[in-house]
Amino acid sequence: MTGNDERYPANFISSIIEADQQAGKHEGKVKTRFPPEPNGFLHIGHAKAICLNFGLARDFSGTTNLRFDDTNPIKEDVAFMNAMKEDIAWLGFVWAEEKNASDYFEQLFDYALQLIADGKAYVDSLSSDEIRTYRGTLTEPGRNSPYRDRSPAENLDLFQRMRAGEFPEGAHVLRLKIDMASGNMNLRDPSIYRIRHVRHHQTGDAWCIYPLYDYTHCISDAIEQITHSLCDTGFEDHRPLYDWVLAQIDSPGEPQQIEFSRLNLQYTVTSKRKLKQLVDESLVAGWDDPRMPTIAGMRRRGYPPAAIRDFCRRIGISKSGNNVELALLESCVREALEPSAPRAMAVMDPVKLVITNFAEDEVMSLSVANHPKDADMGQRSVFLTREIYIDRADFKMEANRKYKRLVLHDEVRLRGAYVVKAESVSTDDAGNIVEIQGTYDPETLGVNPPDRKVRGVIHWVSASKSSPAEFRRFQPLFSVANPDAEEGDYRSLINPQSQQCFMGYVETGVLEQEASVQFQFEREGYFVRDPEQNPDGIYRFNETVGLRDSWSKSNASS
RNA sequence: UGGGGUGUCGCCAAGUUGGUAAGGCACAAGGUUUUGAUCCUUGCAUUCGGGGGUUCGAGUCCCUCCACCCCAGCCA
Repeated sequence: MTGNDERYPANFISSIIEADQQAGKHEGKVKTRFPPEPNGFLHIGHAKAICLNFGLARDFSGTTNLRFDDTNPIKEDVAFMNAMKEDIAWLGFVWAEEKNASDYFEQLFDYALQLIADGKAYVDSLSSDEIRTYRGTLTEPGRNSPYRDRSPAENLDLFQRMRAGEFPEGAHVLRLKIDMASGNMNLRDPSIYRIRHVRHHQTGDAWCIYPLYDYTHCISDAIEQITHSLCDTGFEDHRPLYDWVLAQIDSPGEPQQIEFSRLNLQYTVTSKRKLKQLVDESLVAGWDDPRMPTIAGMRRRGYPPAAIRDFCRRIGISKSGNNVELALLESCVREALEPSAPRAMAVMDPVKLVITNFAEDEVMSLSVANHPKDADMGQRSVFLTREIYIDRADFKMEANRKYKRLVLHDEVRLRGAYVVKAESVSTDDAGNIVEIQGTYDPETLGVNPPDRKVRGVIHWVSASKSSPAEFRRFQPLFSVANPDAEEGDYRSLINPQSQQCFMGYVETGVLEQEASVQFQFEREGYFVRDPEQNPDGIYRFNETVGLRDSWSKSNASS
């Protein structure tokens, strides 16, 4: 599961790097960076960027820095930094250096001074509204600010005083002097410093002016000697600005920005604003709610980090718009879990089955394999008693031969145990089945009856020798494939059935295992114990992903 | 004629210098199976957004048209 297996398949970025190495660019070195803004939790979209940056660096014997893009203290918090570090480490990546854009505030300021001295930046005193007006529109050129021709000396004085805290927020802004008529809006004298009298989580009260992204990012990359600066296609038309800035200063490096398309996963939203809103408005239980596409959520849900890495590799890297199906992610999760998850039985919607020819107080211990294909995973004891539970969905009063479960007056195999026959049922006043009575065939342990064919195999659990448990099963948080494309409030698209709780029973041995063990509850799916117990102190299991189910699928379509 | 992008199978996505369409997921059909799971086998684009052109030959070159996405934060 490591090494070459995880190498990135060929993509246009690896081609660029390969060509660069062959050409001897950067002396053949490769250095990338993952630059999140610490204003929320990392999600599956970030995972794609993380795997790409760290994966490509690894593939080409390079390194990757973690750099918090903390230029906007109003939105950011150290708590998010810590959560992000935990998530990246959990995903299995090790960064060469941990940096903050704020580490470079002093250097960034010096470069700005030089830009001003060179007549390439000026202090604008227009209000933000006026700046917007002067900027023009997509089809009409902008106009020069009346402050555009201030002398370098005046600009220098004003900028120093901005830093000194002499002006209120919004009074001035430092702008690059490029081209107000450019078809590229980013080149119409972009602002690079604004006044914010707020405390910064890293620099405290040292600054009251903060640099903006376009100015900060390229220089930070250059300072860190980043060779390939990967970002999403939303920044494509920022590249001329990225290059412009580095061309004007005495740049300590020559990073190349390369854009790739961000991930769009069906049935989920990955906008930071929306994820934050889901959390803030308690539409989900938190950033790590198992239904959230956050790394923390997927971890709690039981997704193995290797599965997420595999997914990021399989979706590939390109610049085209995409709309990845959930089935691919789930397939990766199943593939990672199938060989390693010990099997066990759990009944989530129990109905009692009384085996009338089984002794009242007998407890029969049966040895069952923990994995059907891996004997090294050993055996466990499962206890059979006169009263057991089976799933309501596994019994019918009558059914055709395609139904491979228990039917009244017919037989079915109890997994790892005997063949049982349903003889009668008891119902309540409303006609609901409250108990099934049946008999078992003592000749069928480990062998099939020679004269007849049993319908199939169902899972079960002893009524007295099992433990109560809560099971949380999940469906996509949103009920439509592309919640972002829908009109109206995306919150109205939340699937009310996205989380369903069941009270049932599980083999007691399961509770004796460490909480981190991921089980496959046979015929149901992969589950992992939640860090929290339910209000009654009962263990809760989260469904990581269900088993592939070709039966209900073909049934639903016919 | 604002600027920048993207269009290869239902969903992703490979396709060096033009040489006659990888792979994965999904799906379908068989086989194995005390999980309707797993596993195995097989099938699944005469066609690369459309139309022209160059060429012995084009997804790859040229022209043209069409569709969709991003940009007017003192957010990143």
